[in-house]
Amino acid sequence: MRLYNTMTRQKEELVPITEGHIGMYCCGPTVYQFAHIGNMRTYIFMDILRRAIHHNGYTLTHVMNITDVGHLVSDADDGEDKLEKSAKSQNKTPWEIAEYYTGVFMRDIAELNVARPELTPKATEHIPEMIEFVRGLIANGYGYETSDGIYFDVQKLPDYGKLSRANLEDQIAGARVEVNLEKRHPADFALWKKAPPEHIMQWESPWGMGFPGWHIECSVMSRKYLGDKFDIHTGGVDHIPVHHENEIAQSEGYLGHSAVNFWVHGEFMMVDGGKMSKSLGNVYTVEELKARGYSPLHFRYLCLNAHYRNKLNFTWEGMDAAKTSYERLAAAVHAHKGAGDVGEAALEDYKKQFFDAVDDDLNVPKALGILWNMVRSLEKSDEIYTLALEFDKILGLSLDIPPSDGDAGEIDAEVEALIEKRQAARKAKDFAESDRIRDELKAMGILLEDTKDGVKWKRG
RNA sequence: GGCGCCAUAGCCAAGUGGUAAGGCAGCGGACUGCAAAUCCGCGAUUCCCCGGUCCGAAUCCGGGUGGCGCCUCCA
Repeated sequence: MRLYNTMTRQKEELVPITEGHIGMYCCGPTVYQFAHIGNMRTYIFMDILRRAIHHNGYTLTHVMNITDVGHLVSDADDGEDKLEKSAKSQNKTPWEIAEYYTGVFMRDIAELNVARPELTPKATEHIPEMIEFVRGLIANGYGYETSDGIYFDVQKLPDYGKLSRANLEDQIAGARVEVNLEKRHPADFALWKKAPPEHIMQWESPWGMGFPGWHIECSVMSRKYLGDKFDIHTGGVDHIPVHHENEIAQSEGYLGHSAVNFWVHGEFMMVDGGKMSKSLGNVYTVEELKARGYSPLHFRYLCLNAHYRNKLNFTWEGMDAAKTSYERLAAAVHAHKGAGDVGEAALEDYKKQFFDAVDDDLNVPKALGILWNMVRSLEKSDEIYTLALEFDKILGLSLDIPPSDGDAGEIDAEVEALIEKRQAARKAKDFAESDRIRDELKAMGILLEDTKDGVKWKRG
């Protein structure tokens, strides 16, 4: 399969470092508040990549960090710890906050059919390794101490900025970061911070009590679980200029060589044409989607309809379209179940087209189109059903679950009585009355369908 | 000021040199007492604009215009 490598800015054939096996690290959540649907888009992308790797016959070790020690709130060198801020406002310890939001996150991704990575290490459980890593960087001449921490000396690394192709000198002019006079260069970043006494999360270190900088956990945990060189590193595009650039600097400064073969980044989700972010506060969560009558899989479908490297503009209109499409697709797939075989040679062709699309830098929108063509253009066949489920191993849309008939679920006596009454009116050809009752039920959120097998209803 | 992405029907969205996938919405028909649901049929002579290369361009090159992102925590 081919993947777009941000480092080289082109699609490249994925050739595993170890034959038959892929090591992948994905930047995970900072667990101090609810993850929003923009975050979820990235994890859905990560999940599709997982599935494609498996389909190509590789075994996979997938690591996703849980950041349970705060990144700082304002900028690189100062500010309040996010976890601590959240903890204070909720009167809980940072550990309680982290545990709670980790649980919510895991439940959310499970509902989105995002498989849990093999390893989900926590930053706070790797403090000794981080300290050791920082010591190694200092020993290699890349770290220096100031009054408030240990910093990475970016000027020691000639190709610093290569991932984002940023020019250090050009960046300085427009930089909005406050000048820290003790730093040797404005782009130098903290590896370890010395903690003020009121900082709740702090650990002993050779430099006194403190806590890790923002980027060190990824360098440390990816190396610990995947080795000095691994295949794929993913994350959101926002991480390209700072987080991943610094991670590269750390890993290369420590190891003396690059640690990652493929850098793969997922684009952002926008809301109503603009940016969605925690700091702007215009965020939605999976919970809110559910409250509005959409299932997590409706959202997954929405994400699958756009390529991971393109921005996806989230609107409620788009959400409606995704819901309708998803329900119809599931029904269309299911309509093939149990039908006689057609022995179509065309099936092989669909199969090839589908997986070719997936293997071409995860072109899932195209693959989805191929699935639609298949379920709609051929006569009914159980073979199509079986093949659709094979496609679903990539898509993860639970297409094997039969669409609900509507008739299931609780119904109260009042509604039941109205339906009976309407049936009686219809029988008596009092259509004015029967239509009136139908409208009344509609206002109550009950939609009726008169089928050959009698009246059916569903909530709408 | 620097770096980068994008621009395809009402909306979402594939397509990266060979003559415009797919979905949603809409319209027409079937079905229905009428609807709903479902099924069948229909939509871009054209891909933001202007030039250029080529037998041939939505796709490549040059120049515009417009939108967005990053350079500050952020998926």
